[in-house]
Amino acid sequence: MRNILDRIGDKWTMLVLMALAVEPRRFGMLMRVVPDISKRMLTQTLRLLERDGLITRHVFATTPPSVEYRLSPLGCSVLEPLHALAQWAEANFASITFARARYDDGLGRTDP
Amino acid sequence: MRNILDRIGDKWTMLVLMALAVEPRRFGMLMRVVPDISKRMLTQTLRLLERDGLITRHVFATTPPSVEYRLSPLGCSVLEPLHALAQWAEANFASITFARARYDDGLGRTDP
DNA sequence: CGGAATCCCAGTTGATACTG
DNA sequence: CAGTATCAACTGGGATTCCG
Repeated sequence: MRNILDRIGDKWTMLVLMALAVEPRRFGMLMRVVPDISKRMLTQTLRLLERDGLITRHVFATTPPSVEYRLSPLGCSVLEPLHALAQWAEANFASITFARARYDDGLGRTDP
Repeated sequence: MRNILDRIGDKWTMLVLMALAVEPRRFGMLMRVVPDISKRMLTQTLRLLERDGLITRHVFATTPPSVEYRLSPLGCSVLEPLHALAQWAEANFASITFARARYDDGLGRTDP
């Protein structure tokens, strides 16, 4: 079970899942949409997600070849808890930023 | 915002938060409860959580000294989305394990 | 275009020892 | 007990290169 959360909690996994939540996307498009991900990491992330059955891979024998990735039903089902977390992060962004700033000013230990 | 999710998605953060969700705990107790965490990593994780205002640190001037950590209101509020994710992981553990096994047997690409 | 293989550095982590 | 300090080891991931 730790394995599963580790995969979801991975640096890129959430971002890729979010990107695929919008619509199915091709490899190159994912590269453009997910900020700062390298080709290597994108490939790896996609493989692991495919392995876990969260996404499916569809090859089109065009020239040049194109590969489309889309969320499986299982992949869709994880979006709910994921969005809940993202919403929490957004809602508490200010509080956390403030807490960090205060802590970094050395005032963390003095009770407010 | 990526910063926040990165912190939550960290390997140990979730486990520590879950452990503190049960009840406030002292350092040594956390070491025992969180599997395989090293003293070093526990210290670091606690510092970062304290910095973000998710937990509070209470020192008791006993001999030997004891330090108790507990969730702040902000820390409590993150438990809901976190549990949602944990529940998802538990509910789909079997499916994912099965998907992995099939993929590792080289049957991942042949449509079912 | 999509992806595999190789190289290689930088940052993370674990072990160990020391302190208040 | 609850850390801090130091160093070695490991690993992730970027850059690069090549292939179908």
